[in-house]
Amino acid sequence: MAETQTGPVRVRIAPSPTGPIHIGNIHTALFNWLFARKQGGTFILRFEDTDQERSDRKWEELIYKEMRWLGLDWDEGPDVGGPYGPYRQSERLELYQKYAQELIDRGYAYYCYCTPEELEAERKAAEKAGQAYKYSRRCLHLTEAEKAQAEAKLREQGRRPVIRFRVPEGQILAWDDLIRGRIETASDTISDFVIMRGNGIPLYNFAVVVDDITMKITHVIRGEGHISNTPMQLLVYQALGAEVPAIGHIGHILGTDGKKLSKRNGDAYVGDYRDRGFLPEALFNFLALLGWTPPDGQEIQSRDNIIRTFDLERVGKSPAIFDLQKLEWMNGVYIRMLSREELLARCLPYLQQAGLVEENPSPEKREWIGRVVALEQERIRTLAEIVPATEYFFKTEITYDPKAVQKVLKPECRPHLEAALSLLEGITETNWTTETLEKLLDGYVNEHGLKRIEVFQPIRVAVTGRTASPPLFDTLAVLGPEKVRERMRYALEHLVPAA
RNA sequence: GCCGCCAUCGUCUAGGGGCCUAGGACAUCGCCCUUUCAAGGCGAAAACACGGGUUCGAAUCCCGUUGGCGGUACCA
Repeated sequence: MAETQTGPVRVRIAPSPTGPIHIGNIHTALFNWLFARKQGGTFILRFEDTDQERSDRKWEELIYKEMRWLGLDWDEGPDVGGPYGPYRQSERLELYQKYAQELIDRGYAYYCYCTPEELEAERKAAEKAGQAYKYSRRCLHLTEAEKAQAEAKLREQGRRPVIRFRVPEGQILAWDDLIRGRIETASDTISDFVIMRGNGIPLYNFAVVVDDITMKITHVIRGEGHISNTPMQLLVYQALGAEVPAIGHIGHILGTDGKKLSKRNGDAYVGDYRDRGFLPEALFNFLALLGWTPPDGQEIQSRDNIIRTFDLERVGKSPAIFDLQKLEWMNGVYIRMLSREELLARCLPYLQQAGLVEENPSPEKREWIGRVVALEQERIRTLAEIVPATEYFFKTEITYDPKAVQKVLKPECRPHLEAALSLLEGITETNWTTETLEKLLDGYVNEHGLKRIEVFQPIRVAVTGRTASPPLFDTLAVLGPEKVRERMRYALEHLVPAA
């Protein structure tokens, strides 16, 4: 395998700007990017926007945004330019036309005047006969006169002929796949495929090859779905007399049902993960581990380390199911590694969007929010979880979990709550710290020979509305005397049944 | 139908003929820590799809079967 590649590595990712970028595409982009960065090569972004109906500049912008968010930067592309532009297929139309004409002139391609109806009929007939469909080639053998007549007829319908590639017979089309080894296909199984539409827009299998040749792509790394396209592309390289780049196909990423990832079986788009509070560094790490194993086997890998050790040799060939639970775990690990200031900065947008925090909090308020989120740092797995986890710090009126109230705020806790309240009322604002609080309440517990949980749990429920929270004294300390006392009074008045 | 790709614990995977009584991670379960929840520590359960070969020896090589996926477009 591995044709001796001389010169710098040039790889590309070529999404169609027809929607948000799919996780599978970003995974492929990541592997290309890693390969380029590891090899000191060039990573190119190109848009395959020949589907004029669905392509839109707004999707291009979104693709830029998602790629940047994940930290995948490109060296050449529609926005930054480069020596082999333009980087949008819609701006390269003359190029494809030129190459198509060349193929016709040299007998590698021919005009086809068949209508969709005629082709459909051929297809149906083949199916009925239990045969694999292949185009009949009736347009290949037309005389000049017949061609003129056919074209005239087509024009009447406002149509123009398409250009088909003439697939040679009896050839074995083969390449040494970078990650699967040798793959062969008989050219006889391939039908003469259309390379240009009547309107002058190229088709995928032709356009990619022209682009890859002219952009001097050295390595094509793409999803396994393209394996069956490769033989046709090989034919185009051959006809154009161009050198075939190294080609490798990585496995797809699947949803939990083993099907292509979609809204039905998980989130399919990069933006979904950002919105749900996944950190780009976590998603990057996780995605890298889908299909690739670091040599040291460690799961948590820094970006630099991944680049340094990335190797196509360690990329597997089977498809991988996207395991959200593992991503969540990994995201939790990354959240715990954040500094307090970073954590705050990352959580703030979620709190603001939820209406818990104002647009521009004062420095003092910011500092306080920092203390709030720090309490949840080792408890949340995604940034979005910070909202439900810390709600009660921000709201004036909190929601009490009925089950918690019923289970914990029983008549027998009343005396403890009352005693605790009066103790807390004796603390001055400046003395309201974790240490003081702990000393005071622990003192009460010991004095009366109680178990800590008997006193602490009722306070927790009274003050947070729930049975689970960060350590009680930290929670009380951050909550502040006012909210704590008020909620305890409220609980005593409305929630704890009389003894 | 035809062509092609893939196949190790539930999931991601290590493994490239003897080092495998098949290793790690997530998830699960148990124990410890503990004011709750987490985090952390320790431990358990859990896989080579099946059938033939090749070989002294196969998870590893070959063939077949089964299953999954992809293609079979004037989509990309």
